[in-house]
Amino acid sequence: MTGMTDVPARPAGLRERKKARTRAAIRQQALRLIREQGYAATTIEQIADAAEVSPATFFRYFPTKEDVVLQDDLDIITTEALDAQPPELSPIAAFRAASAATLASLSPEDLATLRDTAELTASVPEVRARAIDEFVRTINQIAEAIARRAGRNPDDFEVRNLAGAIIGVIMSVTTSYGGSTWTAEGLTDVTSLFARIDRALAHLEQGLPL
Amino acid sequence: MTGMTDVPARPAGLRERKKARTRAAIRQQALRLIREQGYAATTIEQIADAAEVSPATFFRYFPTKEDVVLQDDLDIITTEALDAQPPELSPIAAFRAASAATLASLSPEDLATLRDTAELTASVPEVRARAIDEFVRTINQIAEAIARRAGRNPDDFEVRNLAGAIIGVIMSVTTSYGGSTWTAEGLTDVTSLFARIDRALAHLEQGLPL
DNA sequence: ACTTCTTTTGATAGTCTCTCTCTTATTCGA
DNA sequence: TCGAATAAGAGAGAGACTATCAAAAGAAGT
Repeated sequence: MTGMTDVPARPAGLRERKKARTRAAIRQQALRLIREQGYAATTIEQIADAAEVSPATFFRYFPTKEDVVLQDDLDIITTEALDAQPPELSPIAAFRAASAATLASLSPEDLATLRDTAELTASVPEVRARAIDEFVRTINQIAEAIARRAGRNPDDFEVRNLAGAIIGVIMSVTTSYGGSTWTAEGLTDVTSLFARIDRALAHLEQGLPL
Repeated sequence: MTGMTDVPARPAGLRERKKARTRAAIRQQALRLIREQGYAATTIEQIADAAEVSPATFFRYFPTKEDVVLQDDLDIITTEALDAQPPELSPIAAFRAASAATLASLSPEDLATLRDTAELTASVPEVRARAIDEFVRTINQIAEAIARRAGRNPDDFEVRNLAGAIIGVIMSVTTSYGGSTWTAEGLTDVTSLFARIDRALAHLEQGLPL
């Protein structure tokens, strides 16, 4: 399982492999510099220098500075896992199972990267805004997957609404600093993030009782 | 009811009144230019010229270009309306009533402005991202209001989760282009947006059945 | 191997948002 | 009327992002 890393198993030509390597290098250097110096203090030029490409090339791989932090394929993995769940599960139950499967599929490096991006998502306003917009995009994918399971139309109001509620509770968990989710040590935190998401989904499944 | 306009009834000193007028002028000119030319094509310099202030002054009133589109006090009004609902209503029912009260309190000009901002929120990526981030901020306010009603702690997991789900379904409605919500004429559309939000909340209240 | 075509890259210049600093003008309170 | 805040303007500058064009590198056909 390649998880969130940017290197597919063995792409065809040399050109493709080089591109994948460049992309991974840019992302890796960017995250390192941001971890060391902070987000605002890290410029595109620094990232480009560290990755040994020109600034222009940076923008050929990532349309904005935020995207170098955010871009992963977690949504794709989760959608696939969702499709793989047995059809007798309710939509939310299936989604919970898919989340668990996604977490299990991540390598230690994936978890470390995910921790970085999650931290930045919670703390840097521009990154957070962009990340949440991605969440909204994800509503459509979730809606499509749920529609497939339920044999409904993906544009169906109820289907989209359910997807929106799921994303809403995930957002609420992901963007809260209140708890000490991001204070301490690495991997444990990502796991506990997934645990909190699961708890939120269970609560939603029960009709959100107070 | 002052609604979304930026001019409070009668502020104390001359200084305050002048500030309010400048703020309103900037906002008004900005929305006009954006309506005429589009968001990206409208520069801060143009807005500043039209409002007869320096570009630097623009940023004293609005921290970013997106904020000139977004900043309103709808969330405050809604929160107040929520507090005013009778305590026997369930949280979601109270929120629906509060939304209806908010809509009723808006002047025609408020509705026109709201239509513009809603359109831009759905169509311009930067604006949308920023707007959704504001939604997340709103989760906290909603959570506090719900906590007050239910006599719970605002940091309570279930309370926040409920607030997240509410915002999630609203987001799902607000950011969808699929329907023809924004295609045709003015005020009707904003009203129908509120109608769709109400329908989404009703669905959420029923436990999101498919 | 050699040429040709396509893709990728780097260099350069430019635009626009946003920040900082300094100075000037205006309003407020005594 | 006079000092104290406070707001506005001017100007310089950093940094994200775009557009253009020429050079380099991989792919493909002969």
